[in-house]
Amino acid sequence: MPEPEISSPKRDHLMATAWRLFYRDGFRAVGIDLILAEAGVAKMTLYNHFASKEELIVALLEKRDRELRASVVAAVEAAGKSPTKRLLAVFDWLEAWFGGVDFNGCVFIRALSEYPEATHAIHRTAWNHKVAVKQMLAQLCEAAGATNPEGLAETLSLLIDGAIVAAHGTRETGSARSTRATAAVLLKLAAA
Amino acid sequence: MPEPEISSPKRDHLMATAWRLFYRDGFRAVGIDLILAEAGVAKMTLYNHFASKEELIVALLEKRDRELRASVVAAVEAAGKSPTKRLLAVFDWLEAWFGGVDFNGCVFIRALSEYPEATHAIHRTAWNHKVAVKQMLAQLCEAAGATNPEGLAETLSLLIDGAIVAAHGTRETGSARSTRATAAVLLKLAAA
DNA sequence: CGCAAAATAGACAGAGCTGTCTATTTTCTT
DNA sequence: AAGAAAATAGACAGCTCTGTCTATTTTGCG
Repeated sequence: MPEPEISSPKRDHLMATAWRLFYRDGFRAVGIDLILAEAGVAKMTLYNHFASKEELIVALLEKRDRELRASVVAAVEAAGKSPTKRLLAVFDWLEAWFGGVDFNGCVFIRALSEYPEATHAIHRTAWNHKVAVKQMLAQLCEAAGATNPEGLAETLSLLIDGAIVAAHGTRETGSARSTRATAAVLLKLAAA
Repeated sequence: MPEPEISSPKRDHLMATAWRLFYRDGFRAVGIDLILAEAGVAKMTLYNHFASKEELIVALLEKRDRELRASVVAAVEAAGKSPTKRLLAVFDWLEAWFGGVDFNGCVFIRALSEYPEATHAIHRTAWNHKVAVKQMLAQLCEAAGATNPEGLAETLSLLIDGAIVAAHGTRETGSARSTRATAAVLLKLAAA
């Protein structure tokens, strides 16, 4: 019996295809028939691994959350030991993300948007990611000597989400750079 | 012959009902049949006024853009003559908006999310609103003596969009207050 | 090699979607 | 009041949606 947590080749392929199509066109815009056709997989294969389309989406968001945060952590580690450089590495990571050919906004903001109800499982899963990112930022802010790391992390979180929306609207990376500059100013103020 | 720009009672009622349902549940989640049933209007009435569901959505976004900006302008005017107070009035307006019982995120961010393709008419219409708001902010920043009003307006725009996303995720108004405080700090720095 | 158990394919059901068509009613002008 | 023009109602077409069911194939193990 395939437990949801166990990975299988078919399941992984299905999730990769679903991710690509959902991220490109949106959750409600993409039907499972299209995903199955593109993945070359049968319908019952999907429903043996996931109870519903909604559970598939939740699983995809959780996977993307893990991978995105791991990617940011790797970029921070690669930035060296300076706490300031480590925090600002997040914004360099952002700029690289915005400039990628496949960038199409933040899947979590888009999930919040498509499932706007607060109690919806997809909505809650998407917001959980934002909370986790803010906690990660708070640790970096604390290491950088901010007097109020939680407060600074909150502000940086807002800036980042705004920058993502702007990058999605303009298809340019400029918002990452201006956000980086603002973050540097705020950090200097907060550490003083 | 009813030209699209001319308002008629039926058309207005249709748009009000469509707005309520789209904003509550999302554009793709709401079918026109539901809108027509709730509005008590026939299908051809809709298609005589709008060529398609897409055009209806565009018209709704343009209407919301006009009304939202007019509302912000009114709040700014009511704030008096002090340029700083006028700029910060925008953030008080935000806090009141977030606290409203019907608040369900920013319809323009949600439209960008549901129609993620850059060339889509709905996507472009939604982004046009964000550009217009930024221009409004730039005027307020200039009046407040900012040395780089465009740059400050860009940063405040990002903060505002981030605050809206956070308010949608948490259903709390706190992001408006923290954004207001950050804006005050940045304005003081920029005017020095 | 043979058998049992899991995975799979593809048809199917029932509902919902956008947009069209025609007959009827309402409205406006003379 | 009469006739012309516009607005409307409701059925309809064709497609797509999610999720189910059953028959078949594949896989794993003794």
